[in-house]
Amino acid sequence: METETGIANLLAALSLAVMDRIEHGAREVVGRGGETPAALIVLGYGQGMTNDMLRRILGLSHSGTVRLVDRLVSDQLVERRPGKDGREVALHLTARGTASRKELLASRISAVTSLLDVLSPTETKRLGALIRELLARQDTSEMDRFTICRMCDDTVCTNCPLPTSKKKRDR
Amino acid sequence: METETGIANLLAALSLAVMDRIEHGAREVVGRGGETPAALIVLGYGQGMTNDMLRRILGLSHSGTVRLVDRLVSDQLVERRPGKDGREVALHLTARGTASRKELLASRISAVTSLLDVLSPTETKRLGALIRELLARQDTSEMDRFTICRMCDDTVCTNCPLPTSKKKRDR
DNA sequence: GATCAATATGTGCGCAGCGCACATATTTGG
DNA sequence: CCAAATATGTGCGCTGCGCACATATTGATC
Repeated sequence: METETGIANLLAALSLAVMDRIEHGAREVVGRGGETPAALIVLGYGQGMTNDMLRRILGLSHSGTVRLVDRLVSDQLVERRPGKDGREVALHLTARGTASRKELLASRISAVTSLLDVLSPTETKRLGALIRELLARQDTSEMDRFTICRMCDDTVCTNCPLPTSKKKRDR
Repeated sequence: METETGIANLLAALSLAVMDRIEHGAREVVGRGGETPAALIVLGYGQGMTNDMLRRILGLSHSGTVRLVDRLVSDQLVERRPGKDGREVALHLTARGTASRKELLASRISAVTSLLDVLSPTETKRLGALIRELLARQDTSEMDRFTICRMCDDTVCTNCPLPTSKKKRDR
C-alpha cells in the first residue's frame, strides 16, 4: 500500500527530474541559468513590463533583477524603454528575444513530453485532470499565480487552473 | 479538451512549484543552495561514499564537487576519512550531518504534502499510481536512477519504481 | 619490477547569479 | 511645497560552479 508521504516523495522525485530536464534545455537555448530563462518567458506575456513587477514574479532582490535585465540587454534579447511613469522602465523583448523565448518554450514542452509519453493517452488524460484539479484547489495570491506560471507556455495553456483571487494577501 | 502539450505544461508548472518549495525549505535548513542539500541526502544513503561517485550522481564537475564537500566539511556536516583505495576519500556524515539530513528530508516531504493535501485520499492514490507508472516506464541508466533519486527520502520510499537495469549506457 | 596509462583527489583562477546597503530620480500626499 | 513612497541604478562581496593544471595512488604491460 502506498502511504501519503510515499506519494509525496514520488511527486518530488518526478518534479526534480522534470526541472532538471527543463533547466538543462533552457541553459542550452539561452546560455544562462538561474531565473534568466524564466525572465525571458515572463517578459513575453506582456510587453513593457516594469522592472519591479518582474522582480516580484521571479522572487529576486531588486538589484538581482536589475543585473538580470543587464544581462538580457547585453545579450540583445531585451530593450529598456522609457515607461509611462518617469521612474519606470518598460522592458521589451527584441526580435531576437522573442525568438529565443519561443525556442525556450518549445524546449521546455519537449523536455516534459519526453518523460510523459510513456503513458497511454488515457493515463495521460487522467494525470492531466488530477494535476489540473490539484492546481485549481491551491490557495494562491495573484502574485503566486504569476510566480508558478513564470515558465508557462501561453500558446499552450489556454485556461489556467490556478484560482484568480483568493484570501491570501499579495505582496 | 486537454491537449498533450497542455498536460505537459501543467506538469511542468506543478514541478516548478514543487521544486520552488523544496529548495526554499532546503536553504532554510542547511543555509546553502545548489546541489549541497542533495549531496547531504545522497551521502546518507551509504556511508563512505567516494567523492567521484557523488560527483556523478549530482552531475557536477570534479572541482565543483570537491568544493561542495569542502563546504560540508567546514559546516561540520561531513568528515573526510581515508578510503579503502589509497586514492579515494570516504565521505561520512557527522552526527550533525545526519541530523541536518533528517530535517532536510522532513522539510521536503512537508513542502510537497502541503501542495498535495487539497486532493481527496482517492485522488491522491490515483495520482500516486500514475506517477509511479510514469517513473517505472522510464528508460533510466543506473546513474540516472541515483540522480533522479538524489533527494529521495529513503525512510519513505520503500520500493522505488525506477527500473534497475535498462539498455541505456552508464557514464 | 619498471614504466605508463587510468583513476581519484586537490588547487589556482575566473565567471555567473544573486543579495545588501546605498545613491538617485520621479511621483504622490499632506 | 516638502516629505514619504516608488522605481531604478551601483559598489561590493559572497556562493556555487567549471576549466585547466598539479599530485598521488592503482593497475596494466612488458
